[in-house]
Amino acid sequence: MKKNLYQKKDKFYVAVDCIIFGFSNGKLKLLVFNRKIDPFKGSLSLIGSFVNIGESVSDASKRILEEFTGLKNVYMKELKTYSLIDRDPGYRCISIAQYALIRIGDDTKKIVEENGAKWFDIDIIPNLILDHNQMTFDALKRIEEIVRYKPIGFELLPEKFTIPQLQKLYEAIYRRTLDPRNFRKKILTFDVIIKLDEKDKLSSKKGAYLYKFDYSKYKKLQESGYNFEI
Amino acid sequence: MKKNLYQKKDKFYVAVDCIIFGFSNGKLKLLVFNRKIDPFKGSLSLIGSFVNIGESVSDASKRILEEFTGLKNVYMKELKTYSLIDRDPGYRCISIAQYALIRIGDDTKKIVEENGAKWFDIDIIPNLILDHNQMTFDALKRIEEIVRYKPIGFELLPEKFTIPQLQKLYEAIYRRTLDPRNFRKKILTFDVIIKLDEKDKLSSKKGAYLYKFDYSKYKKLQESGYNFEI
DNA sequence: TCAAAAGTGTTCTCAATACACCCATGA
DNA sequence: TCATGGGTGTATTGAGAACACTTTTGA
Repeated sequence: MKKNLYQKKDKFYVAVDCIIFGFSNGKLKLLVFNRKIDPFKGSLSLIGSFVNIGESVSDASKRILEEFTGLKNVYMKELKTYSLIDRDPGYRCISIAQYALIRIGDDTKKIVEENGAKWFDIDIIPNLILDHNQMTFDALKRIEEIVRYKPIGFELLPEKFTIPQLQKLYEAIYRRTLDPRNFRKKILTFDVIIKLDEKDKLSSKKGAYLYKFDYSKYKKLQESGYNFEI
Repeated sequence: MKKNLYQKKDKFYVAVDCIIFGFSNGKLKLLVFNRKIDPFKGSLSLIGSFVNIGESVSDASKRILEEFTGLKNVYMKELKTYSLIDRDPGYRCISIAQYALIRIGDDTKKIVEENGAKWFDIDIIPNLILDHNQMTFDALKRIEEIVRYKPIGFELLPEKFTIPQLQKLYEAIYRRTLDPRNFRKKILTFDVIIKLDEKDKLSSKKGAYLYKFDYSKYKKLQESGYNFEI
């Protein structure tokens, strides 16, 4: 590192906290763990820790998520910075919150549990340390906003899913019920899901057709955006 | 400050950089100034400096904007964090970029000039230091996105403005021309601007009616969002 | 009188909404 | 055979898009 030209300036601990959402049994879930260091050892917390000097914030969040949960290759987005001077009694510290939507597969479930993390239903989130409840609230609001103009679901649903499942995901985010005929029509007009020749019979006797996302179209839609008021 | 529980962790200089946009003569403008400290003394830069230990990031950005430009009460929003390890040769330093849209009034113009800052047309932005061109690009993209679902203009236009002026603002952001009949119709359906009994004759012989924003409706629309694809 | 910008209306298409019944099947 | 969830169609309404001419007035 070169000569320090900023010697008289203040320095900060910089943390990241990860707000990880999943979807299972028709419910949005938040990933939470038991904090293992003081202050607040033993309390419930988002997955978070400090950024090292030799890494970017986004590298740090990947490293930390993996350290705490075993989850790899999760693509997180920056939510915002939390920097109130009294936010952390441990020491003056800012946190750059990151959020992600992930698929809760069998592998994920196992990894997460082995590492002592837990999924909580988003409408019964327990008290978390510091400003972590605020972060969760802000992340949920962000997702609600984004869903209005970008498709969602690919990251949260299993590879093969049914239209009623996808509808339940939207209902969980919108927090209201949707008309199944209109929902189906709308989703299909985007031409972003592909009908498969299999049925899922877990939730009904008749069975529902499985679909998968057309990933390249999905990605394009995410970039270009659209309007999804339903 | 209490006992430091995080002693073994790394600390960072934390900066803010402000991406300030204005609108005049039918063009979007960016506020830029001549950096007065090393490294890069004398080069063009966004308005930015270091966060002090006793203030939040948003307080810091207000303070810094005022110190460098004299502008008070500018409401900035967080864009994102820039934290690549080599981004600043001065020292390891992360920057939390903030952006704002402001009205370039006579007062603003004077204050800004007295403080040595300058407005640049956004399609002829000069080379700025560090990652400041990237920040500007990202901020512009953010604004383009936001305009699609929230109203814009109140912060950028003079208190009284004409519909053709507002249209030019949208055209500057969308980077394309819009149909004047459709634009007028759409804006009026939002019921967010109020027609005044005066005309502005600066840009035509016939003169164009002046309007002002209905601020409370404007704010509500900004919160609730809508769809503005035109 | 004419150039330059402001202002206005209609048609067409398509998406959003509301709404009710039949289908397939395992228990 | 019946309860359960899956799947389908239509009519109405409103918004988006395309498009051309008249008005005003200062130079």
